[in-house]
Amino acid sequence: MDSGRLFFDPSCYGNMVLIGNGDPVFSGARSLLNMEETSKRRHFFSSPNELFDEEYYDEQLPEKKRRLTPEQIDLLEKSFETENKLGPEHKTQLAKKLGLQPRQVAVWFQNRRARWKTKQLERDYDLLKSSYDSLLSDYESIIKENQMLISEVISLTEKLQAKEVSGVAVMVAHKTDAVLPVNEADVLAVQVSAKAEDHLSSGSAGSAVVDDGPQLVDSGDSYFLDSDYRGCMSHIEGIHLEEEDGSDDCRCYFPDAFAAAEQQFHEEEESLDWWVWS
DNA sequence: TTGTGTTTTATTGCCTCC
DNA sequence: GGAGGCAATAAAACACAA
Repeated sequence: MDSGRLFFDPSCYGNMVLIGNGDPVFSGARSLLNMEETSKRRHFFSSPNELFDEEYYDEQLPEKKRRLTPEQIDLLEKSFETENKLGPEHKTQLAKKLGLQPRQVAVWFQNRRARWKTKQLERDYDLLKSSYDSLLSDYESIIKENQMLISEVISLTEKLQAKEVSGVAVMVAHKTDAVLPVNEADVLAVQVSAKAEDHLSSGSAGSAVVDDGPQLVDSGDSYFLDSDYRGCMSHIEGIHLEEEDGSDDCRCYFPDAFAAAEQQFHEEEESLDWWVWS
């Protein structure tokens, strides 16, 4: 950009004027209060050559950028609140009121819109950030809850296995009497299933975990939760204990563990049936 | 006082709309 | 093609710490 043109571009500053003492017309309330001084004004630069004219500098320093007065800014702000874009008439009217060039008013509005846009972006960012923080917090609590539930499943499964071992012992002891220890195992399986279903279907946090997890992932509000969620699940210890398919897709959290446990019961039931009836 | 960062005023060039 | 808007930028004015 050729900034040297800044103060003597006739297209922009042909009407830029100075009052007798060198103050610019837009330099303050004076321009609003003493409009009659217009007669003392003269063009800022009549030609670019004046910029290099030493005599000119001696008697007239080049005009400097001046800030608008609080009064001018106040009126401009009020106008901006009403409408953030200026029609030609409104611009001229406002310029007269303020003692400014219409171009200055237009520039002020343009810059004001740019500032507003920046602020708006900041507000949007803050909003998104707080939303993200809230989601992250929810996500972390869900993960904790999930880990707790998985621990519970593992503990119950271990108890079940212990029961099963003692059941087999009983069965061996009563083999000749054809006692059917499979019933005991079934009862235990039903108890475990009932407990699991209780977690899943009751209004407890447990159901929220199972129901809300995938929603969080699929919500579309976050691009990263899906992979993170799976990644987290894959790191939960013990999750593969009951897996029989050897899969490692990290999707098999505790419902799969129950399924595996139940499958184990059924397999053992079959073997016991075979053992009993043979 | 001075160096430095921020804000404000203004220009330039490009784009869109009528 | 002219008017007006916007993004990028320059530069003056201002704020403030050292």
